[in-house]
Amino acid sequence: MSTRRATIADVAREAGVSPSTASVVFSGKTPVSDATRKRVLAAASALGYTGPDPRAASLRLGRSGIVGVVFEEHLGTAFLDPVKTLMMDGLADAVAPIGAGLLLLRDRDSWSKDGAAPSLTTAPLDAAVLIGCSGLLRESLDVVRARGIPVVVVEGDAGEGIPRIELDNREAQRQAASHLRMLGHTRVATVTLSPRAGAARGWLTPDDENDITIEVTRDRLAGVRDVYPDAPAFAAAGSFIDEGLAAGRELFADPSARPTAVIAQSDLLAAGVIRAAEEAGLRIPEDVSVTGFDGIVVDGLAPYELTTLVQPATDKGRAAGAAVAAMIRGELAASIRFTCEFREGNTTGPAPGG
Amino acid sequence: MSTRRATIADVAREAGVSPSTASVVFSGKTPVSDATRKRVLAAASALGYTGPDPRAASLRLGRSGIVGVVFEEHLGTAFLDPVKTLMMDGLADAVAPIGAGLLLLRDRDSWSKDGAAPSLTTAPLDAAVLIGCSGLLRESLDVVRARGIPVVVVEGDAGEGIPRIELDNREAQRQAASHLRMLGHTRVATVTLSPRAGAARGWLTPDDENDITIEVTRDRLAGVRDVYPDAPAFAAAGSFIDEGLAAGRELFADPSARPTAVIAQSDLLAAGVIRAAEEAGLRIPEDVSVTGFDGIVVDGLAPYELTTLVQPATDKGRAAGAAVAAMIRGELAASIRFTCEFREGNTTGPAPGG
DNA sequence: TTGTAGGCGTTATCAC
DNA sequence: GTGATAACGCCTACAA
Repeated sequence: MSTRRATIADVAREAGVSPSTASVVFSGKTPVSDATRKRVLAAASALGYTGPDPRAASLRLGRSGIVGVVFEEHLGTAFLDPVKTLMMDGLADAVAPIGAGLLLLRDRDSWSKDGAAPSLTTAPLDAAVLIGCSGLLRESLDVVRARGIPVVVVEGDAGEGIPRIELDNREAQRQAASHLRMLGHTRVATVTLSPRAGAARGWLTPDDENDITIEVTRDRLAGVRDVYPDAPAFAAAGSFIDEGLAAGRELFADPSARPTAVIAQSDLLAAGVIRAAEEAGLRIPEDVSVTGFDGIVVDGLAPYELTTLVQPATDKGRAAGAAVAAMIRGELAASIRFTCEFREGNTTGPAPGG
Repeated sequence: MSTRRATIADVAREAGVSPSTASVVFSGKTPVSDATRKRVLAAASALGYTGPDPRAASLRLGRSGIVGVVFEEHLGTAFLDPVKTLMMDGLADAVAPIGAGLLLLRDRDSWSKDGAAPSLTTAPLDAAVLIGCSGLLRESLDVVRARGIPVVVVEGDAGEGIPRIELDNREAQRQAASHLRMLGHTRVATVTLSPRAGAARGWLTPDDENDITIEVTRDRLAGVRDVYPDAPAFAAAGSFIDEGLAAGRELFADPSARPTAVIAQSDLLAAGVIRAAEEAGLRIPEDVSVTGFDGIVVDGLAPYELTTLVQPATDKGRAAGAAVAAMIRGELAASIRFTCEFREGNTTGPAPGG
């Protein structure tokens, strides 16, 4: 049957009231007599009316209840990262009270020429959260701002007047380095996250270091440099255990130049480095100390407990959500800088022979 | 400045054309003279008009370009599972061509009484994809159907006339079991996924087995039972390496009753079982064979390559997306049953002493 | 190729 | 407590 779905007008007619009254029964904005309400509800269920059409409501109200979350990678890749995953949780929590849901948007191919792409340009968004730090971010930002949509940036360079949610990456990483120095380590190496989008795995030359476009990587490395200006740095191609493993193999390849401590820029990388150390017959922490970053639970790493910097990933998401919620209400939101907490585990110890 | 945003009417006026002409310039549905187009575009950029308001367009067109994806857990938990993550990727791919994006929806607390929840009831959805297998699914299903929204169910019991995307879980798992039998194993144990929402870890009694509400768990167990009717079964509380580790410890606790092969219902569980075996000083596959399920890349499991059933996770997502797309176009979509592929790795071998 | 007119389904406002 | 009215911003027959 191609009989069109019932509208609130149909319900009103059936119930013998005006459309506005019927509307009010559903929105609850204005008191309605019990008798009327009952009649309207009865009519609604008789006609199979399940509530106002969200599309029409959103046009009328000027709000869709949808917050866009923009990733710069394939969704699958994004969610491989436990930190992002936790952030999403916080974000979902924080926007729930304002009745909003999260719309997943990909950065790349937002400009596919056939215009079919579901994108920042065409989605009915109340606000947007941009995650990451690439150059594409800039572009996305322009689109959103042109549309006049409130936007918050997490871990990226936002520019004038856009609330950011960030971390004290440099200071935090410096703590880990200081910890190692206090333990007497002098031969220290660091394993960094990707220095720039699409970069391959490999040693970082000083020149490379001046050319790091990903903020997180740059800041954490700076924290290491504050304490160990000359520590060799090896860049991984992503935050995975297997990347850490590959990096660790490089680090431990030459027994004579072997570091006694490794500062990894993420817990997953650290887990890989630990595996590489085991492979090389090194004991943790007797022969090699390893620190991570993030404070996530690395599935399968037991019995080790990483010495790491615990970042408030969920809170970051929640803050982003709260900022977005505030902006939707017309208030202005401030940038927030979160602090990591140093947590000592059993993967760091005194420098051997120290 | 509270000056209202420019509309297409403003642009038309500014360009000295009619609204419909301006509209056509943006939609491209009808040829427009170059001169006119240029004038309209100029007017648009002069007024800061960035294109049709998606809210209004969606009311008019009856489509919002949004597909809801309903999870029954916290988003963070959902994305911890690589299989779900891959599915999301496939889903995103498949709905992109119809210009749709994915709206994340949580099943729980969709009924919070303050009506603020962003939910199946209030989101402007063109279609919905339900994932999982809980009782809540039933409820969600009713909501969606009442709204007359096309819906597809992945790995769950849908009921009359709703397209499902499923796997040949039982047959596939039976293959793994047969493989082990062919290798001469007789003392076999299995580690299952959660038998029911919220269940704790522990041995499954025959009674328990009759009371498994989660379909995947039940079907895969049935596959084992087809070959090993009496193999002891231990239920994990989720698909994590650490759960597999805990299960493995139970399995290997008593040296006299130790199995020579373990059939795990997921790769992550299998990885944990392998760790437990290593802990117990057992060699893989010389002392113990282990099989997994899913065929994902387990980060950090190298050098082992699991003997496992490879499920087409991305394709599942793509199929769900395609089904949804078809239904949106008004066609009807059929249920699809995917087949897993048995892949032999280096974690299974002949029964010791066999 | 361009313009005119009507309506998509709702809800805020303001009278009654 | 209830009802009439007027947008919200856009799209698409259809007519010119």
